[in-house]
Amino acid sequence: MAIKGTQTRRKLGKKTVSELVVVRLILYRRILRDLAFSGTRYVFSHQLAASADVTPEQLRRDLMNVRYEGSPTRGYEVVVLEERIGAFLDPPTTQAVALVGVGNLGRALFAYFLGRRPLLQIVAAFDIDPAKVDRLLNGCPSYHISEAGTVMRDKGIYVAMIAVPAAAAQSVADTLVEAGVRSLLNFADVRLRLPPDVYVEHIDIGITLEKVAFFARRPAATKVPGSP
Amino acid sequence: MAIKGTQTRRKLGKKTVSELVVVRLILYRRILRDLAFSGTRYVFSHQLAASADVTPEQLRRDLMNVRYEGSPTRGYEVVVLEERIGAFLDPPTTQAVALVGVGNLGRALFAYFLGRRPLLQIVAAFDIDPAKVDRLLNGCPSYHISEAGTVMRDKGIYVAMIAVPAAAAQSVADTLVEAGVRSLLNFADVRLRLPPDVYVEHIDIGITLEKVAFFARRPAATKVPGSP
DNA sequence: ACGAAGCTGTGAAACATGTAACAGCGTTTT
DNA sequence: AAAACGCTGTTACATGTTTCACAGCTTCGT
Repeated sequence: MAIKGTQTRRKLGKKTVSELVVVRLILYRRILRDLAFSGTRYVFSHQLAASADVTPEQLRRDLMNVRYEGSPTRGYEVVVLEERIGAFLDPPTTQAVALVGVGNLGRALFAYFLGRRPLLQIVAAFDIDPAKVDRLLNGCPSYHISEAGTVMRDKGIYVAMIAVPAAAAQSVADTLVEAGVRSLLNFADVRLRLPPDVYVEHIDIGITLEKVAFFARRPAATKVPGSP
Repeated sequence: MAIKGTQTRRKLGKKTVSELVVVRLILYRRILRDLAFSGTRYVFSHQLAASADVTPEQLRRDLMNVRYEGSPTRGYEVVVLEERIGAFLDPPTTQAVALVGVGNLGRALFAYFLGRRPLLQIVAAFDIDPAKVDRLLNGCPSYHISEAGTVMRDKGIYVAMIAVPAAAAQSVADTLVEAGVRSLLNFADVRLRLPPDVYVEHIDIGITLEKVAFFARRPAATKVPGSP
């Protein structure tokens, strides 16, 4: 299960929130951030919804999970809503992330993190190649994978990204689980087999690209009704 | 819409197939390929389902879309089923793919494609940086983005990957649409606004990682019932 | 001061998806 | 040779998600 559908949920207060809602909230917040940056004070559901490519009804419904009500006349106050979604989504403290695999993709991920995401930080990198180990990459120390247990426990890391070749991914994952990881982001083209209490999300470029190629072919890749 | 849920469908014969099914079929085929490679002749639904992390019922149901029936006693013949899924998924001919943006991520994508995916091939790269243009990258010619229209029409490219900074993504997408692209794989952290007949899939690392971080936090990120 | 307009929040209906249950059929077993 | 088994395909059911529809509120215009 859980290829795309949402089986994983998390309790908050009394209710339970699905993955889809979480993803959309993250997206809304990003848009709100941009709006705030550009000086916008208020925003209506249909505007925000348009930016997120979602219907206004869905946006409003998603926002029910966050405890904030907009005004019928001005809409939502941008910074307040952003803050409110943040309260829902964000960790109480900065969350430490480990990166395993410092190849092309790993470096791209480092580049990605530079500058942004202050709440999530790569604080340790691991690899198997002695040439890439015990150095400083963008200010982040790299270790041999065999040290994962120690390092991760020391630094309190519970989230890791796997960016190694497919053949190595499962064994890396096992090591990480052993080291106490709670959730994983896997870029390797393999379905990882893990204990049920470890959350894993796959970014499978191969599958995604095949999918895109599939829907590129006509006849008729149609968006169903909605969309004006 | 279409953040994760499946709104896009494609007709085949009389029926219509959802994105989720397509994704799973792609996954099944990959597993079948591995099985074939390792010499396995037959496989039962529960075995294949386990590898794909899916229930056997769902697997069987997905396979109804493909026209092939397994034997109650031996299960599915690996190579035949693989071939059958291929007939459903694959383009009649090799599909040409363009890559826009030859930074870290772009290079990682090139590396990814080396060796595999004979049916999908990067046949043109585009960038805006004069230093990266008019060269050969892994045997693939690179052009300035302004030439996209000509090149893509000449080579019959209808699928493109966008691996440029977020700020540039929308304008790149517009250019590609102008050049006749039918579907896009976007790695930039922006929701692209496109005509409804262009299919787009977002690989949004930022959102995905935030999501993973969110579900890493306890209490209780639980997979609902199933999972033994 | 009152009505119209336009937005929000939410209950109820529609839809899509996944899960369970079962009929059918070769093969093996008694 | 008949019964039992274990798997498949498929139909019926349950769950989860999105859309629809409307009541309530706050401002604006007359």
